[in-house]
Amino acid sequence: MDLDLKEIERSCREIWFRNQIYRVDLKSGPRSSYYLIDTPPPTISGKMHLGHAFSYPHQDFIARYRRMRGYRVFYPWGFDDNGLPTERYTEKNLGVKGEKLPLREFIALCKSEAEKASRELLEGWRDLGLSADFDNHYRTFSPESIKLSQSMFLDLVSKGRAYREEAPTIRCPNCNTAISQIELKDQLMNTDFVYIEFKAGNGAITIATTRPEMLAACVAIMINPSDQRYAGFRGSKVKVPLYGHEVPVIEDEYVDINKGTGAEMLCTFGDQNDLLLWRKYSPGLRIILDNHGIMNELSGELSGKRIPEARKAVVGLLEKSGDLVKIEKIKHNVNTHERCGTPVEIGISRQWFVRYLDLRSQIMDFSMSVEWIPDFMKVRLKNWIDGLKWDWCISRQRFIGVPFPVWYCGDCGKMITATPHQLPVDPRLDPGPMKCPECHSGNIIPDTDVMDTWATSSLSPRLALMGRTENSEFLNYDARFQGHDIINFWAFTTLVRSFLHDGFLPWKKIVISGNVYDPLGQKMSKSKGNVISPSTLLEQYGADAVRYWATTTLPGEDIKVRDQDFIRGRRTVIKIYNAAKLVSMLSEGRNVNIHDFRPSSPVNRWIGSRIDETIEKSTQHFENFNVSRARLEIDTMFWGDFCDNYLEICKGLINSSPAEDADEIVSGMNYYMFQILKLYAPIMPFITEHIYQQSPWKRKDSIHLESWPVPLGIDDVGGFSGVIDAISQIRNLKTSMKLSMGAEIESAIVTGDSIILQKYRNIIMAVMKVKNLNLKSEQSEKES
RNA sequence: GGGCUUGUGGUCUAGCGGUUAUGACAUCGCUCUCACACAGCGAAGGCCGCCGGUUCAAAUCCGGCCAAGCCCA
Repeated sequence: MDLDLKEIERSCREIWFRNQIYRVDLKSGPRSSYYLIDTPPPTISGKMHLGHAFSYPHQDFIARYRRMRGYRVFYPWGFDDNGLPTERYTEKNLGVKGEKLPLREFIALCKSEAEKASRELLEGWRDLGLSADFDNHYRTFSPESIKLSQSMFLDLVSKGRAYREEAPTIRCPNCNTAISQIELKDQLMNTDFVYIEFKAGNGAITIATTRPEMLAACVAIMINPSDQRYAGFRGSKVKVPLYGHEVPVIEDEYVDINKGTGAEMLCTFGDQNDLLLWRKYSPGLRIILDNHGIMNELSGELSGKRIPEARKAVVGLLEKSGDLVKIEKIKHNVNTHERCGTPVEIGISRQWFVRYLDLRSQIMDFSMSVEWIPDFMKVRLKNWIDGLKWDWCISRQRFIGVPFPVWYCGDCGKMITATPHQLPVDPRLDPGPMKCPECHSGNIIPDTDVMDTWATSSLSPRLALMGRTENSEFLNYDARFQGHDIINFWAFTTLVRSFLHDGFLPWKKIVISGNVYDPLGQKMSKSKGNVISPSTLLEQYGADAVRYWATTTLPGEDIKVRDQDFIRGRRTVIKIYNAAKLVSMLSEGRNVNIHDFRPSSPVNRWIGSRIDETIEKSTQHFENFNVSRARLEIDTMFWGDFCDNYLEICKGLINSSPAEDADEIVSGMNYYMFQILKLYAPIMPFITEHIYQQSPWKRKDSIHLESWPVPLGIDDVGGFSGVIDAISQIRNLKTSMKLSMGAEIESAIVTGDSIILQKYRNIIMAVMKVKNLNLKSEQSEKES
């Protein structure tokens, strides 16, 4: 084996880099001459994992294909180094705490950590052979990105779409910040279902709750109007145990009769249901949790405790007071913060929101008008938009992120926004306005919040174009590629932003890729110990084989990591190399015509018709983003027809044919080999480039600058495929006689179309080394 | 609880109204053939999840059930 894949990959990357085959100037032609790809900027807080190694090649297949189709392909790259993930990454890496450091210093640390991490990460993506424009990559935390993000925020303010309000908000008590519905994740948890008795003048009601510590925040008891058990309590008041305040009994259809006792307490706020009912009945407000998830004075004896301790303590208190009825162990779903897994709370605080609930149906239509690949993935987004309950809370009480370019007058409350030329600005660090333009007070207070990361990454189509073009036509990309896990995050927020800012779609198509699982179909996780790193596979099988593996599923389908796919990929690489080697060997001393080749010999017409068919089908599949089907077509033709039959026949023919005929055959071998190489180039860029560079076909700096093959319009007019069948029969014969394929045999009998077989008798005999060939017609009734 | 997706030889997969049901990996035989033993040729291996319906004809269309996975409550 004389293939040094590592060296081949290195030298190819060098060629691509030197010739800058990815570079594209966005000002040199009309929009229609470009193909624009919107790519997910990975966070800097982790290594490249197999999910990346699987999904990123999907973009690259299309990018390389489109380039060969003659488009100027804009395939940008970015890193999302903004926000909470970067904070956590930096804190963990350096063993620091953001809240203990001066802000300026912490920001600087995060920036340098992000810088370091992204440099390493880039290597990984380059190793995969991605043809993105890495040199021009953007970062979501760069001054330019912050400027863009802030100016788009101000655009929302001016459109009346961003507003600041004191309202109930989802909070993460662990991260000490408000979060949005987008960042919620359901988690099934084991919980105590605590039954508590509430005394009333005419008896008692027992309620069941998973949140007994919220008792002090109870503002009502809810029952279902059709529940006869509690008919007698309608309109009455009951006394809250331990705390003694009286709360009304309220009826609502929403209450589930079959859950617990059919009666529940309404607290401000135990969960989203409480909020819903609270908004409906306004039974008053009793806030017992501060913004850090600690119980306040209103909770009496529980004051100062965190939620888990308070929950334990209150059960003890209820037991003592005799109000505890029983405790059931149940499993139920809890809303948690997807970044840290902590159950969220609902508190009241002043936050920035993007108003979009009122536009739900327009956003729905807008989102559904994108072409989804695969189509069924759009249902995910549809469900999500249907379930929207909150406007988008975009402010975070954190350190790293895009600051709000806003100040407030401490006296009259006037909001003062930054002017465009002031951006980027950090009100926390930069000097703000001297005076309130309204009341001329000098008491100016900066906004100290930062924006949600999605508030910036949702602008990816704009971020990638920064400094490249001002032409708004380019804000409508051809395709977005992303995983299905972030449909509700990134796809949704990008659509919302484009709808609000531009009113037209961010992309024509969105291509969704699936997840990667271990060979048993389980999610890979550190705790299970089944994580396989891309670098291991790249090392073991080579980049082309890893990419080949990524073509083994249809768009949107999940994939398992199975050796056989990588093995097959590597074998294909080797097979391509060997086939090209044979072609080159047989070409020696021949008069080879490659570039305006037209087949005339039967064998070349036959393979030509197969190649034509393969080009047509695989082109169609590439157009439909169905790379797996394209590859299947190419593989089937290459292994089954080109290698197993065509090359074998050519070998036999060249020596037994006159020089002129042999030249025609060899020209065909070269021409078709080159076509096959081009078909494989988007999928396996390294081996195809390697062969191209050393080949006589080379006319450009890279095979990736060659144009995509077009069919020659060849028919197998001679019916040569009948010969393939005859050869296969003789192979079977030799196998059954335990002979090698090269062995000469005295005679053989083959069945088939006698006219065809007669016509090509000599070829069959020469190729299979048969001295006497007897023909048996299978269509004995055949006249002529 | 609602929704989506998927069930085809041991494993993975193609087929999506009529095929002897693809092909790969694994297994077993034979062949070192001068491009490739990381190969070639061949063999064995399948109630196409289960039940019902439509149809002359169903792996394929429809309904139900079962199982797995994912998304949203």
